[in-house]
Amino acid sequence: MTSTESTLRPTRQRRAVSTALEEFGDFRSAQEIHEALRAGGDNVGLSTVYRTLQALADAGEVDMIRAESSSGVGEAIYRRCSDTHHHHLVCRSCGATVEVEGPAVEKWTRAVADEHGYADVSHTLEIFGTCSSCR
Amino acid sequence: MTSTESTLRPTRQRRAVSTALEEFGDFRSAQEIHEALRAGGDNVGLSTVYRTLQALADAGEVDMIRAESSSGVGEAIYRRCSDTHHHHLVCRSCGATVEVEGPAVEKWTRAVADEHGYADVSHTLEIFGTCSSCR
DNA sequence: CGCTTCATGAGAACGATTCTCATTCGGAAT
DNA sequence: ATTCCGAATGAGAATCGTTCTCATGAAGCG
Repeated sequence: MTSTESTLRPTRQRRAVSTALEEFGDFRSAQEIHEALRAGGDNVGLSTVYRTLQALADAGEVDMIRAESSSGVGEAIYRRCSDTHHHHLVCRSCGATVEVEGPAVEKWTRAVADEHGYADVSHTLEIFGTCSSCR
Repeated sequence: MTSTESTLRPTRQRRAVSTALEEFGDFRSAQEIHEALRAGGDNVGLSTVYRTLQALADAGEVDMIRAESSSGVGEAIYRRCSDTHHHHLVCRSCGATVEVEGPAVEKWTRAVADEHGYADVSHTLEIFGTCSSCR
């Protein structure tokens, strides 16, 4: 069913975005990435950054979560990370991120969904806290 | 502990929003609520609906989650629900929602956060699936 | 080498949410 | 009850992130 790779062309801009993601280690918004690219000399259009980010997210190469934010619409933030399923522990002050795995949680969600007759289960789980440095 | 009520005045509009939330049983967006109110004769400004919804969310009287996907920015949807901490199992096709509790998850998130030195922990967890009727 | 297709980018469009500010309302004091 | 003050309201403007449009540019293929 998933013929998802379709027609992806390896262009200079796509590489730039991918590289930028690698240099930042943590979650960044599309606009931050755009700015960083500009600052670095790579002139990439904002639209292209968004498109590339989505493509990467679709391809499973980056994780995309919605920042909690205090004001305004929750903005999407992206991060390149391992391809195994996992969740994130994010410092709500400095943004430091830790990848965590929770087999127990995976099992639990599936069990709960099953119990209620829900199939094809997926879930989102993000943990927010204040890291030791920010205390 | 929460002296959160501080200066909340029980106005006609606030009651209207609160009532509307009760009549809908499931998750609704601010704009849907606004429309429903209008249709029902209660003329309430959109701004007020948003403000009230936020206030209620702050007070813990309603749950607020970000609808996923479709197109565009994830919009916030609200639902009146029990005051105990819980999560939601949502059918991604028909929207049917089940409240679920997971003491194990609560404990796990706290443990993980603790282990990494994160304090003041909170988390978001939503489960999406396809309910039996929609299969 | 020329053609077809996909990618790009500048800015407009969009939709959800928040802000502004003049007006109204609630309720405690008088 | 009447007055008064701060909180609440509402209409529309403003904001902000994201997507769309469309003309131009580059990639890959034969």
